[in-house]
Amino acid sequence: MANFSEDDLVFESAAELFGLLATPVRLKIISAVCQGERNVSELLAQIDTTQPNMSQHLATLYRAGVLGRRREGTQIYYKLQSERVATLCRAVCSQLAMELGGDDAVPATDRLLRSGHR
Amino acid sequence: MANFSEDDLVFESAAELFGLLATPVRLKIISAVCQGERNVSELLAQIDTTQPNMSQHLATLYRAGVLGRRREGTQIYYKLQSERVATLCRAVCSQLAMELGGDDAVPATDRLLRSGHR
DNA sequence: CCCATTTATCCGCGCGTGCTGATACAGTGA
DNA sequence: TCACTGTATCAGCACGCGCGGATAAATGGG
Repeated sequence: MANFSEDDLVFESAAELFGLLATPVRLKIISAVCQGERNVSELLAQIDTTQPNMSQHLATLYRAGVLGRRREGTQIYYKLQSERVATLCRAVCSQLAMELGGDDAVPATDRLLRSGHR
Repeated sequence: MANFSEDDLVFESAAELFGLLATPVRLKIISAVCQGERNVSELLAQIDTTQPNMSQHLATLYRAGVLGRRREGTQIYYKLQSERVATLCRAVCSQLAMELGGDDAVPATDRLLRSGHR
């Protein structure tokens, strides 16, 4: 009863988190940084986007606490700060990789989180 | 080699999926339907939004394959179709519930996916 | 038929946000 | 101090999307 905003807060936070991951570029950034620290140039070489756009996404992820930064000379290295986000991404993306690699006839989002076989 | 769009597809699909879950109302719908079939009126009684808005979100989740529908007289019952999405939501939301219930001093998104310990 | 109920669709609005080009800032070296 | 590289910020734009009000479709009852 009257846990009114109780659950609401949870759903709102979760929505915020999911929103953070709702962009291909940010997912690519996370994926890249998963394998170790990267500076902006390295990320730019690996991910196809403009430098300002990259910087903005990095700032977003940084503000959200997903990434940490470290300065070294003129370059700035980003690293993964939130292991949970990484775990989440890995889980979902690896699932998807399997799905997209194998099947072809599965409708829309049904093939987005297949857990077992078929 | 040249798995160029190979990974891109994965990230794009994942982003799409996360986008589906990036809205509090949709999360509430999923959460409600997790506990069994619900018709629109029941959902409206439980979730604070307008009827058109509800209907739109239901349509979105249906098109994405997350929900299934069944007609019974004038009412339409929605049920969970993608167990993976449910699992994902449960995992994240239960995490968040614990976090938001307990701590208070954890920065922004760091408290969004706490996994273990304390 | 007509009406009531339940759900879906249409329309228009406002806002957030991802994107880009231009520009500013920081650090390094000559 | 100046030039150069690496990164961040700003301004503006375009687009999507969540929303609400009005309205339409579908079903069932009298």
